[in-house]
Parts: sequence; structure tokens; C-alpha cells
Amino acid sequence: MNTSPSSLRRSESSRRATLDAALDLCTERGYGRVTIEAIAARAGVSKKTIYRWWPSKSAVLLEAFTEMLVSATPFVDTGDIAKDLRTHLTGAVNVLAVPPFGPAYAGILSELHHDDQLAETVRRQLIDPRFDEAVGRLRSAQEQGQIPPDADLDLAVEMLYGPLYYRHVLRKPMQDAQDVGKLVDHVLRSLGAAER
Amino acid sequence: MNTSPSSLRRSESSRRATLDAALDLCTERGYGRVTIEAIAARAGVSKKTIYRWWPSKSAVLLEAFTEMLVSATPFVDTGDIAKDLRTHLTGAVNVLAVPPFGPAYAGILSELHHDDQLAETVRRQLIDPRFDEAVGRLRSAQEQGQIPPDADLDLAVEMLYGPLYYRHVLRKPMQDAQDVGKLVDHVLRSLGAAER
Amino acid sequence: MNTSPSSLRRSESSRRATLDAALDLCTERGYGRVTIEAIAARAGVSKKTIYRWWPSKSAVLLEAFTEMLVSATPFVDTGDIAKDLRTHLTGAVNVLAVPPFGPAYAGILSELHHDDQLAETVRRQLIDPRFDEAVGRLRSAQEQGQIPPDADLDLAVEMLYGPLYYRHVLRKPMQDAQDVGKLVDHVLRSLGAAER
Amino acid sequence: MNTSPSSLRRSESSRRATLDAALDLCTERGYGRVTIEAIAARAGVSKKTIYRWWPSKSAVLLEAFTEMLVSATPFVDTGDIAKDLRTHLTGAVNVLAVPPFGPAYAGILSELHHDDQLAETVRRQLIDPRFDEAVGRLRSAQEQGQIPPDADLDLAVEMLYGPLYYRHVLRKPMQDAQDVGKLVDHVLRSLGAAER
DNA sequence: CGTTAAGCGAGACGGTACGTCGCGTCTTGCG
DNA sequence: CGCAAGACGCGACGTACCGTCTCGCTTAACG
Repeated sequence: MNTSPSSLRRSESSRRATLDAALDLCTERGYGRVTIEAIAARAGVSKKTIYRWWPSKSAVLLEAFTEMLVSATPFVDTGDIAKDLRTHLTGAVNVLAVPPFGPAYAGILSELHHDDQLAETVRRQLIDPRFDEAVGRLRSAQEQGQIPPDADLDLAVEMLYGPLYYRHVLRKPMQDAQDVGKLVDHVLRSLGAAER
Repeated sequence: MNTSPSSLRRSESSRRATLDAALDLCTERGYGRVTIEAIAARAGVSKKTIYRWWPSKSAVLLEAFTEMLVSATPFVDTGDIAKDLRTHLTGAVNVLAVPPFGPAYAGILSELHHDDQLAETVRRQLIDPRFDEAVGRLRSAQEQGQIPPDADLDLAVEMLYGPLYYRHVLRKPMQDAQDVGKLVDHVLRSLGAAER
Repeated sequence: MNTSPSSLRRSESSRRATLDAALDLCTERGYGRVTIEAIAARAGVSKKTIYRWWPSKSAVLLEAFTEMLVSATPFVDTGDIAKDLRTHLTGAVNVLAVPPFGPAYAGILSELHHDDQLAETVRRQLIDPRFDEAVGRLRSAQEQGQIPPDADLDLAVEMLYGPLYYRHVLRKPMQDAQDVGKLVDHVLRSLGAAER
Repeated sequence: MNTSPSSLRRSESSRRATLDAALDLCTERGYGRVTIEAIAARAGVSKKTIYRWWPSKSAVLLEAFTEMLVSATPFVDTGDIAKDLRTHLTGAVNVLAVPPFGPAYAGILSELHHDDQLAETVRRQLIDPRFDEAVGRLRSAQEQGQIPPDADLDLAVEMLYGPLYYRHVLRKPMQDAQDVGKLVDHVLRSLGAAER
């Protein structure tokens, strides 16, 4: 997560104050209204210090966001693939549902088309690892015979995450349990999985 | 599409010059770098005139974008639901693939979380009509017995558009025909449609 | 005095507010502590407006200073060259003696070695005209026979202004009447003028 | 010249590197562009070390400048007061004519109005001693009858140095020999000295 | 077939935030 | 323990755009 040049002398307290201030402001004003000036003022930190360690506002929020998302959407294997997918997706839906994370993530996504480096970072740190984890869980289900051997697992994951992003981006957030359950069932069925 | 107060004296040439300049700049610099100042300068139009007719930069681009998207993604009914869905989705993928429309749309989407009015406009003018059209096409297939009567058509449409948005937002655009075909097949299968 | 690009639309009230604020701040804090930010805030004017019409802080103060100096140090011709020189120099001494003009002028002078354009402006607008006026007054005295025909009038003026600047720069300001009188007498005697 | 707290452990090599770097930068960029940061970087010295031994940028340059000026403008007594004054003033003119000393001195002078302590230091170390020396030389000439007993020697010195400063400050440097000669002659004549 | 009010270009204005620079203070670890 | 290295809070820099606001000018509709 460290986007900085290597340094042994970085002030951890400045780092924390910056990340916290950034998320607070994101909640209070919305991503678009957050400014580096305000983060610096709120955190009691100089702008120079922020620019020293992060290339942009989005990078600050990304760091805060990532720290948190990882722990909120675990990937467990209880043997029941449908249940595990529901658990995972429900975690993601819940994270996006609560400020400041939903708005913050929407804001970060919005920068991806203007900032190649950020896009690369987001994919490498946030998207790809979780995507791979999801594929991995499906593969283990496949090995246990719950899913046909020729199923397209990558596509399946995209079909799971896709509607979630679609709704988030268009600000029609998913309404938790019921929606998620139906989505998982449909995706599994599309793979030719045996009905439960 | 006209967001303006009614007027008989509005200059059509200024309108066109503004929209064209906005799209040009979006191609050249990317959405995030487009400014009202630059649009005005490029179009040879005064800032006042732009503010008179549009509430924001996004509204300008939305107008230009919408004009164009509608004609590019028609909804036909050939009797073959899989084929028609592929045709429609392929149109959408192609629009998003070419500058300036992909970047412009990404930019517009990015404003949705900061601008409630724009979000409402986008949903009403752009998203909902096409969503409804897609549901309608599925329903007619349902009536023809190609899809079971209890299928969740709304969810189906979200599963179709979802991956497309997911990929667009994350800047991993879909690679056209093959991807689209597999996606349509999976979604139809998830509805319990008879295999072709 | 107008250092601006030609414009018919310049706001006179902004101009005045800027100049007044600049002089006030110069009095309160001293030249070195005056900042463009503070001038703008005090004057209720945007920084952009200041930068639009003046190239630097010194230029702002120069304009205010010049407006004022010209009227304070008139050159009259009473027929008595010694008396007229005393009148003129005393005016200059007095201007430099009162805040904010003394400190402001010292500040402007201090920029002259870092800012070629300002140096040129100061010489053209402030120094040379008054120098020439002084030479002119001496010449008319020369024509009236009060000064020998071969006297070096340029040098004379430098000998008059020199000590004044010397003292001002080194912050040992002249103590008015007596000092000025002696200086004038010595300079006239150095020219070979008849004693009074 | 040492403005430091007493210390036996001060590094002479740091001192030299600092002074040299300061003068170099003054030549390259002009006084106004010299910064402590740059001096430290150029000298390979930490900022802390500079702040430990000097109170300000001007103090650094003053130390470098003074070291050098003293030796360049000697006061000799050959018995001919006009000649000795010319020698002395010509030395001063020459010092001011060559970078980095002219610009450096102008820079130092410019700080005098913002920095009372520096002003005091400059007067005590640089100005007053040379002023007194000049008065002393005139007095010895007076005792030898070359100058009338009631001549105002202080004023005379100001008339000598004044034009030199006037010209330096306004960046119209004196052109050496001829100018200096005429100035000295006029000042002596103004004192009522016998013509040579 | 003028008159007159609008839309228009130009761009100045008060603002906010930008990203950078240098200040002077401070801490860390090397020699 | 003095030093280099350099992070830190601070605050000003000069720039870019924002959205609002006159200005004259053109220009089409109505009287």
C-alpha cells in the first residue's frame, strides 16, 4: 500500500491523521468537494507533506479505502460455494453502502480514466487480487464437482461483480441479502451448476 | 435533451460549436482536463453563453453523447433473442470503444456521485429507457416461450449490462464479439432458457 | 504610470483599493512583510486582479509612491537658486521621513538589483524626470549668472541627491532644514557660485 | 565578524564552503534568488549548520563581503589629500563594479530596512569605521592646512560617498577614474580648500 | 421598416484550490 | 557531540478555472 519513496523517517502520525481526515471530509462533503487544502488543514499537516507521500487526492483515499476493504470482504471456504459467494458479495455490498466508503470508492473510480497510474494501482492492489481470489474459490468448488469442469470461471466472476458495480456507479445500490442471493443463484445456474 | 429555458433566438451555430469543441477537447485531453474556459475558447463562444444553456460541463458532454448513443444501439426484434441481445450489446461495446465517447461517458458517470441532478438526468434520459427497452425485448421473448415465465428479467438485464460497465469503469474494455456472445449465452441459461 | 495592457474596462475602485491597501500594509508591517496575498485580502480584491495589472509587489508600491512624490516635491523658480534647491530637497526629505513612503521607497530600491524591468521603470518615471528638472533649474540659474557657465550641472545634482540617498539607504535620515541648507551651500560653492 | 556563539568545535571547512557557495550563488542568480536551501545544497552543508552560526542569509553574505572589502579600499596618507581620496574611492567603485560584490552589497543594503539588527551590524562593522577613517584623513589634511579649519568634514564624507551610493543603488554605476576625480575636486572646493 | 430587447463575443472580477518553494525547527543516525 | 540529511508545519507564491457580472455589437420580431 505504500506509494512513497522509501524512507525510514516518515511520520506515522501524519500518515494516520491524513487518511482519517480524508475519509471524514469524504463523508461530510462528498468526494468531489474534498480538497488537499482541506485535508491538510483538518489533519494539521502541511500540504507539502501530503504531496511528498501521495501523488493525488485519489491516492490518499485509495490507501484509506484499501486498508479497510480487505478486512471487510473475506473469502472463506465452507464447502458451500453459493453460501460463500453470498457472504463475500454481501460484505462488498455493505462496504459500499456505508459512508464514507461508497462515495470514496465512486470518487476513486471516477479518476481512473484520467489517471493511468492510479488505474494501474487500483487494478493491481484492489481489483485483481480479489478477482483472483474469487476465481480460486470457484475453482475449488469446481474440483469438488459443484461446478462443471468446462465452466468459464472468469466470466462468472465478472457476472457477479458486474451488477454490483453497475448499480454502484449509477447510484442504485443493491439492497443486500435478497438481491445478492438471486444474483449468485443465477450466475451459478449459468455455469451449469447443479441446483441445490 | 434541451436543458434550456425556451427561446426562439438561441443560436444554433453556438450550440453546435460548443458541443463539437467539448467532444474534441475530451478526445485530446481526457474528460478530466476539459474546462468550460477551454470549451468557450475553442468554440469561439463566450462563457456566459455556455452557462446560459447548460448547468455544467457534464451536461454539455451528456447532450453531445446522448445525441449519438441512441442511434448507435438500436433494439430490433428478429425473433431470435440471443442474436438481438448480441446485436444490441455489441453496439454499446463499440460506442464505448471509440474516443471520444468512451472517455466522455466515463467522465459523465464520474460526476454522478457529486451531482444529484445530473444523476437523475442520466438515469431518466439514458439509462432507464434503454433498460426498459431491453426488458421489453426479453418479455416478448418470454411470451414466445423462449424464456420461462417466472424468469427475473430485470436481473437479467443487469447481468448483461453489469459486466460491460464493470469493464468500462475499470478500463478493461470488452473485446467485442466473442465476449459478448458468451455473456449473452450465460445470462440466458441462467434464466432457464432452452439451449439453442 | 499605467503599467497595464490597454483596457477600457479596468475597475478604478479595485485599483484604488489595491494601492491604498498596499501602502497601509507597508506602514503596518514594513515593506519586507507585505505580501500580495495580504494586499488582496485587505483590498477585497482577488490576487488575479493584482497580477493582471501589475507585475510585482514593487510595481504596486511604485505606482502609489509615484502618484504622491510628484506633488510633494515641486520645482519652483523664485529667482534664488539656493532657496529653490532647499525647498525641493526639503520636500524630498520630508516625504522619505514619513511612513509609509520612506519604507516603501527603500523597499522599491531594494528590488532594483533583482528586477531589470522595474529598474528601468523607476529610472524613467521617477528618477530621470526629477533629475532633469533639477538640472533645468540649475541651468536657468546659470543663465542668470548665479553659477559659472562651465559648471558641471549633472554632477551637482548627484551631489545633492547622493547624500540624501546615502542616508536613506543606511537609515540615518537627514534632519531636515539645517542639513539640507548646508548641503545646498556646499554644492553651490563647489560649482564656483558667488557666495550670497 | 563572528556572529556565532563561542565554540571550539566549529567546522572551519563548513564555514568556508558556506561562504563560498553563498557568493557563487549570488553571482549566478543574483542576490534575490539566493536561498538558504540552495546555499546548503551547494556547500554540502546542512541547513541546521547554517542557522547555527548565522541569523540570516544577509549575515552570511555580509561576512563574505566584509572579509573582502576591507582589504580592497585602503586609506593611505601620501600627503596629497585629493590623490588619497581618489585612490580610496576608486577602490570602492571597483569593488562594487565586479560581481559578486556589487550585487551582494546591494542585496545587503536592501535588507537594512527590514532587519534592524543587520542594519546595526552593517553600520558598526562596515560603514562607520570607513566613514571615520575618511574623516580622519580629511582632518590630517586640515591640520596640514590643505583644508580650512572650519570645514564640515562629516558633510564632506557624505558628499563623497553619497553619489557613489546613489549611483550604485540606482544601478548607474560610476565609470571610474574621471567621475571620481571630478567628484573629489568638487567636494574639496566646496570645503574651501586651496585649488591645486 | 424602423425600434428595441434578446442573445451574443469578450473578458474583468472576487473567489477557491492548485502544486511548488523556501522558511526555520526538529529528529535521526553516522563518524 | 557536531554534523549531513531531510521530514515537518507553515505560509506565500503565481496560475488555472470557477461562476457572475458588465460592456458594446449584432440581429431578428414586433409595432
